[in-house]
Amino acid sequence: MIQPMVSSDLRGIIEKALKNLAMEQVDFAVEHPEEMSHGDYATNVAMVSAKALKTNPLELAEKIKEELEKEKPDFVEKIEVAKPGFINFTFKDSFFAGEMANILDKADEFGKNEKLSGQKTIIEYTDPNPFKEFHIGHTMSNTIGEAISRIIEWNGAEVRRACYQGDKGIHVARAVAHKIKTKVEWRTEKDVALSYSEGSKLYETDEDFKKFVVEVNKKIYSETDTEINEVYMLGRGLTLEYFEKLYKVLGTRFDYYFFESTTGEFGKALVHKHTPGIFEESEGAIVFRGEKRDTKLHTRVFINKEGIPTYEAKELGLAKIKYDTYSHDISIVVTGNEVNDYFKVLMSALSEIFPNLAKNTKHIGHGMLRLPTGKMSSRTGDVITAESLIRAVSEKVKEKMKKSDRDLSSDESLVSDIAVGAIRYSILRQAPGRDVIFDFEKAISFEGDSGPYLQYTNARINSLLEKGKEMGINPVFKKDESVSVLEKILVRFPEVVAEAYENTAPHAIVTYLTEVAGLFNAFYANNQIVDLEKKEISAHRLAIALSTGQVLKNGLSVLGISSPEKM
RNA sequence: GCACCCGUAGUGAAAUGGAUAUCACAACAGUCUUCGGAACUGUCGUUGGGGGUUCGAGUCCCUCCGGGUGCACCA
Repeated sequence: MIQPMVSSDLRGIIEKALKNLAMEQVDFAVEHPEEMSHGDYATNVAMVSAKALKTNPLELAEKIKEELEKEKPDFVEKIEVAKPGFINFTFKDSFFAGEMANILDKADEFGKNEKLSGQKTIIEYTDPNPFKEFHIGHTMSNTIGEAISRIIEWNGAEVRRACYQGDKGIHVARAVAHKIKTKVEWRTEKDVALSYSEGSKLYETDEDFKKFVVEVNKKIYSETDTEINEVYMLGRGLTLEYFEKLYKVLGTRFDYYFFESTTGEFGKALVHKHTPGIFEESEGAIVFRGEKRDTKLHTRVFINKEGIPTYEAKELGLAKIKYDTYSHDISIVVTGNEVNDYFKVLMSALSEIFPNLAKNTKHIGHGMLRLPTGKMSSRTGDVITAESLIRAVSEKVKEKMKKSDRDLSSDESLVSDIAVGAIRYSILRQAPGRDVIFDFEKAISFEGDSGPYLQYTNARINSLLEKGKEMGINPVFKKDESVSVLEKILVRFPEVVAEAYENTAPHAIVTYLTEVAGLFNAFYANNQIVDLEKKEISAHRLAIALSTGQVLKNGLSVLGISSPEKM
């Protein structure tokens, strides 16, 4: 018996009971009671039905309970009615024993389901722009996008990861123009990003420079100027290469890269094809009148008066190019929530050109990573780069490691894995739509609620298992041992994976894993796990430890966080 | 001004309309001759204000207050 089936089993017998009682089917919930002593599952079906029938919910609950008793599944120990009208189900310990064994059977596969089997999803996230810094905002998009990708995979779908990069546009022209005007050398991606920020400042203060940038921008598109082409290719190459290095460190990889230089031309042609019609000319530009479709929408420019496609037109082209590249069922786009409104306009335009694509496209706007001092801006150079953040957290990790008996601080990739785990955790611990106030001190603290706390718990479990091995005690469940809260929670992992998909909620997994780690650490503090005097019970406790480690590892893996053996 | 999002202990967060609102940090008080103290136990303290819907509201509706974001050629 696999967990996610349990709630649907219960749902089934409840529906049948309603039918037998000649009651109407209603929309009821099957959930875990907050207070575990109430039972393992509960349903509010009596309260929902009582509303429609205008009867006493408690009496109705009793009636439904009697009906349920007639077809009580064998894993159910008892069914009870509580206060306002809940019906609580308590399962037999043997059920949990079976589920615990299942964790060890499934091992690395434990938690996966086939709900989305056969479905193809393409997901776009991160989207850093060449010529600019890869800052902590991109880290946020990458972390959330990667976690969602994995959640979808764990729910059975095939996933292709896409990264969309603005390799052309006014931002690029600023950097290129700056290099040409000042003749600075570009050796690394940092020199390029510096040109971008310096060029942006000039762009705002110097009229002549601004005109030059517009010129350069046109030539980047037309590819007619040799010097500009060379500078452009150099900057593009340096930044893209650097991004690849970062993806390795972050533990992410992409199947497809899309560039504005290709989507722009394609999108521009699409817009022209539907002008007039879907689009219209206005003040020399080609625009989409969102407000004519829906009062919540507004007008947006798709092709500017220079004849250059804006982000809107590019994104339109991108939607089609994605489908031509990988014929998906679902397309997900992860971006900052500052573009939420603009994305609605874009979807409205897309729905008129490619209705099917629009229907299957989902936009996830994640919150902003903001500094206590205010908004970051790469135009003013006021940014925290991903690299500097990882470096700072790594330093902190090393300090901590040096205080330990087993000083592993010389293992650079281990240090990096822990640092990245800490960063990813701090992003994923809250609902994706909300802003993360980036408090540096908090982000590099590993106490309590943190990635390293989970990794540490797992590393500690590994040590226990090793010790057990040395002592010749294998992890084996003891029959008829009473079931602990920890075990009951461990067994729920597959439900959490399913829930994380349904609600687009990576944080549901984070919250769950933190609860698991807390329960295990309490268990660890209160029990001698490996005890030569009591081999049978030691074997049982080791089996619980092994299961806990498995769930932690699988959960961290879904989140894109590694689980080091030692740390 | 219009639109969208948000407001939960001192701080950062969690909670498909359900039972006694959960977790961490901070503060305070403890635990350890044991397997990894990045640990464990305890105390303190919370739904912005006002109406409404509901058997039941942090969650839904109205309103006020406060904050964020977007609103024509940036992405």
